[in-house]
Amino acid sequence: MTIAQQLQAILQRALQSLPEPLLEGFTATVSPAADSRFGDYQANAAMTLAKARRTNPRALAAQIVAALQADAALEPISQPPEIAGAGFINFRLKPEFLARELAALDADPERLGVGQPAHPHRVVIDFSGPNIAKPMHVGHLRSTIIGDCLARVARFVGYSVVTDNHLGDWGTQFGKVIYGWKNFLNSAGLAADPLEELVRVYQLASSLADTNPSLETAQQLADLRAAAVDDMLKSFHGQPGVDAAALEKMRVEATAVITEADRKQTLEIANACRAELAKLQSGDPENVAIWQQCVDLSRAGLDKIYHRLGIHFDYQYGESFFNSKLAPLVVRLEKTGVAQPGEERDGKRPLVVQFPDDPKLAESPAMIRKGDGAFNYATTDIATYEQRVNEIGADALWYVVGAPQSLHFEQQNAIVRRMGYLVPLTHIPFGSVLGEDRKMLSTRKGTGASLRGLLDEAEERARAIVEEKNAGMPADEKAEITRVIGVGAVKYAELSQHRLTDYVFSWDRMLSFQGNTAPYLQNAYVRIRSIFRRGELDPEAPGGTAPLALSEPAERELARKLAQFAETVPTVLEDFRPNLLANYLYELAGTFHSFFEACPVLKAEEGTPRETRLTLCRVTMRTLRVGLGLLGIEVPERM
RNA sequence: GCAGCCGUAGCUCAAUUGGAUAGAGCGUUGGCCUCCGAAGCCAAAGGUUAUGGGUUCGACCCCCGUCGGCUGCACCA
Repeated sequence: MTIAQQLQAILQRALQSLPEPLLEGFTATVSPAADSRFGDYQANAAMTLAKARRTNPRALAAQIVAALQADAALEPISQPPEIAGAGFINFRLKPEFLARELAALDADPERLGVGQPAHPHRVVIDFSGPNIAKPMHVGHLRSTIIGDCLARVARFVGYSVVTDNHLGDWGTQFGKVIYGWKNFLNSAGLAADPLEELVRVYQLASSLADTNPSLETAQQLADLRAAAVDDMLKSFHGQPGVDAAALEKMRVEATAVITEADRKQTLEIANACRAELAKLQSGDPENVAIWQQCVDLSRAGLDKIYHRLGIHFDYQYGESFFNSKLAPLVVRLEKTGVAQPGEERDGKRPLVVQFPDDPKLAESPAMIRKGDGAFNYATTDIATYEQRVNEIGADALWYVVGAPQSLHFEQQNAIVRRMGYLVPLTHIPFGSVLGEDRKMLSTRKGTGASLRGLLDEAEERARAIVEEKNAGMPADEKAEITRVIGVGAVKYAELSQHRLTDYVFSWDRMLSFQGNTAPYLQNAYVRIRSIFRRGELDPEAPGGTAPLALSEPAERELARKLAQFAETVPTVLEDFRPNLLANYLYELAGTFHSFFEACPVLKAEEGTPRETRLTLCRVTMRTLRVGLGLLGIEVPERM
């Protein structure tokens, strides 16, 4: 039980012993004090209750404190509680109690006080979801890293977690992919780097076919195409191995004089892409074979990235997996009256689900079959929901998907409820990664730095620093450390901020190694490992037999911080906020660094003083390792 | 037009969901390596939390208005 929980239980008993009955459903909460001047923990119950009863909060607080002191369980934990301000009740922990808590954490190396619920729910977490044939760029990091972190935390606190990467391996873009494949494929490029080549032909076809039927003149097309090509090329600038002169040549060629004939050709290419798509959807063997090859290549490339990031999926059902389930699903929706014909256009009627009784969705029906009979992603997602609930046995579904799609998920929720399903579907939205122009990055146009380039650059910067600090290190260890630091920095940059915040992508932001960054946390860990190495002690061995005692303020602060780990971890899932854990670990590392400066460990007096400091180091080390592990970040032995 | 998200130090972000004097990093200024790793520590400066009202013991947080930014709204996923 955490310290906060222990105090809470005592407080709850005290409140129940008061003459007046408690409010319906009121549970007392005890939280860490905002400021150490006010002690270690605080309770605001007196003010909350006094407000409801219209009585004096300080007088009520005095009553509560009297009841608290009558409880023998409080005496070993805290000094007599104090009343302050408007009616705060402050607890100051006894040093002996904190020392006992520290010993308990030392004896619990795997979980460090974090409990597990008795009856775990099965939750399916949907995250990452890259589109095959589109490059994974820095914008995909958010879903991938946040989703992976939530999966780790959920598993740690006892959920039965199933991770599912809902790959975008079907849909309109394959018309362009197949057209590009048939017309522009460079076999040498395919052999050298299949994924790059696949992306190249897709983007080329996409920019050539990117036209608007209402386009009147060749000049309009020229402008449009120039903008598309510019965007595409911009994303390559500054990336390793890119020749600026070659880029300029490409730009000039692509935006050269555009004639009326070109305009006609663009329309033809767009039509040709649509034709390739239709052939794929009707099962044309050649196109299906190309599609399959693209999917295989792409998945192999993605697996490399996921391996590098240390991310694992239990399933990777792509959208194509659900193709055969869509037609029967839609028939069912139509028969049960969930879906109705929508507005007619060009003589064709789509099938939609209306939500007349929902004020938010009344104006926003969801389309589940297009006028031409094809299905769209709302349909696929319903089929996916059914599979997860009926076959995987999910009790909860978490979707880590960008905030712009919140309407889609509200519609999904409304649809499955109407179908009679009870399992909730939770959208966990996050903010957008913006380009320099403050607009969202777009994969279709190819804007935005590639994820692989980002990781390469991260490792490169880490390597430069490791070379400087640890030149003599063996090459294989150096390679491993630069990976751990580089990937860690990128992940931490994402996880340490509130997930709804939009931000402009910047190399320096993602790759800073100072201040509130992963390397700062890793450095605290490395320093502790170094202490044990210096002292020729086994950092994983159980502590000595000397009793522990916290005498220095820095020791006390660190012990207090360590005890908060178990209070922090569960809060991550309350509102899906990895940054709460990241912030905690940052504070822990800072508290440790202060302790490290103030309190020599190996040179401390033998017996209780040295044993206490070694224990603080050992528990900090494990808390950093386990905590960073929950963020999906590894720790190096040296750096 | 309807709906959603957002506006906090020069810059980038926090703030335990209504609690005490709004905190960090970067940058700026000044200290700290004969001492377990300086990717570090200690300290200073920096704020009318976009803005105007309201609710109450108490508001960055809740309610209403205004200004500004982003996003979504039927045949892309």
